[in-house]
Amino acid sequence: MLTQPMTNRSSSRQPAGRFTRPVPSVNRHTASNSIELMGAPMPFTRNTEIYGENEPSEYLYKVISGTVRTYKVLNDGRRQIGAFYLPGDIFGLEVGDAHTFSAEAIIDSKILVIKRSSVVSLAARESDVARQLWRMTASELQRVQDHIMLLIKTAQERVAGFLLEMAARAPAGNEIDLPMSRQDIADYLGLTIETVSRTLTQLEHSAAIAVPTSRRIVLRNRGALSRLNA
Amino acid sequence: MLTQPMTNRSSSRQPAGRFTRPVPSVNRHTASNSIELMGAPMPFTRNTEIYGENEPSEYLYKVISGTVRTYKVLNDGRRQIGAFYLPGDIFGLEVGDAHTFSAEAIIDSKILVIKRSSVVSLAARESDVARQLWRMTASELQRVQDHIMLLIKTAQERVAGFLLEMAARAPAGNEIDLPMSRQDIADYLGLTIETVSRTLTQLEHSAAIAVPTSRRIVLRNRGALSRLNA
DNA sequence: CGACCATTTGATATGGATCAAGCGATGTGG
DNA sequence: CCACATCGCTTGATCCATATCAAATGGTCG
Repeated sequence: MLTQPMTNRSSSRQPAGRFTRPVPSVNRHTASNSIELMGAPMPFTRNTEIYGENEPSEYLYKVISGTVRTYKVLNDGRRQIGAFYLPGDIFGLEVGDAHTFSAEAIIDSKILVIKRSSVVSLAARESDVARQLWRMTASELQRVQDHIMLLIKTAQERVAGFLLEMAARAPAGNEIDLPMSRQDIADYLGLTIETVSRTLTQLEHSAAIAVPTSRRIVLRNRGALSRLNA
Repeated sequence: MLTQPMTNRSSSRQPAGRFTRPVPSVNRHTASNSIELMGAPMPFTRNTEIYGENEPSEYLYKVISGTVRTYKVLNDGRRQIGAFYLPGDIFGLEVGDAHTFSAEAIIDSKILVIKRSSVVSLAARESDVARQLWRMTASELQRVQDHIMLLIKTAQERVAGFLLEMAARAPAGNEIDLPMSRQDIADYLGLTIETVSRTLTQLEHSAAIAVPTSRRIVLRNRGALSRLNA
């Protein structure tokens, strides 16, 4: 009755099992109302889990370097990537006490790990911290809503939208360095790797982009991409 | 190059133009920290706009009776419904100062209209109000993330998921009274009305549901629906 | 009753998935 | 330093779920 899509054929993506989670040493002596100063930096190697779905959300995280993906896997193995987090981005912030997604480092990354309870209790005293927490959740909401608008579009529109999104977040001008695989992009966009690959070559043929190497994209014609972006 | 889907063929859905927005008379004498007590109830008739995308977000709203849809329309007319709000639900709460979606009453509705600034300024003084604002935004985030997981599924799974979602929110047991049209459901699920209709008849034939009238669905076999829900 | 609108049902088309093979880069052991 | 496995990606052929186009049905309201 129901076909089993099994999006993830090469599911050798999560090699590392659970790891021992270290307790970050909070800098208590640094009297500060800035959330970022309350954490300890931690290294995560490529493809290791940072936290799992349904685990207690004791920490929130800020990317110092590297890239992180959050995702959910359905019963039958289909994986949906919720977001990519680049340096400067904060993730893993929940109001409830369990994570709703899993998180993994895509490449070797340095992550600031911040104790949730200390931020929350600080927010109870300092209204600007509370407001910042709210604002962070709201910008996450905004991002997810934009993601929904991507998911109802055609393959070309999704890929174009993805490229523009990455370009907007990346530091440089028209060069994008993709830390994630085609499979990651596909699972983010709700497509298959084949469709992502084909769409990229289409865009290349229409001179909208260039693809010097598979992990590097050059935007040649943003206007054309934006037009595709509906 | 790009096909123009134009999902909304019967786009006579937004008959009413902008309406004069009344200023709610806040009950200032009712000293209360509860957000719900700070507003004034207002009637909205079927298919009238409550607010538009990009309008300043001066108010937030709580459904007393009726149902509301929020949506976005792409350049080419494709409409995505972000959410349906039933009695008791709060919507229109933004941290930024503009609404990111439009909102319309689906049927004649009574809506509590609450001045945003008064809630926000109260939140600056009362940390539990701040926490409630945060929590509301977070539960909205949760809802949108669940919506994304729906949008990557097959038509059967989406419709089954929608029915279970509505059943969980509705008061009664296995009877669902749908206030929204097939077009609304289709635009919520990223499908066409034809596919929604066909899927409902499939589910009826497989004895998972009954459809006594087009706006009324009876869940006959939740297990079957849940299994479809992946 | 008749017009209108929402919904259902049928026939056909198509975008993207699936199945399958090839290709280049990277690494590994002999 | 070279066969050769492996992995990520691309390209090709075919299939299928859902969209599209079209018509029939049914409910609602004047």
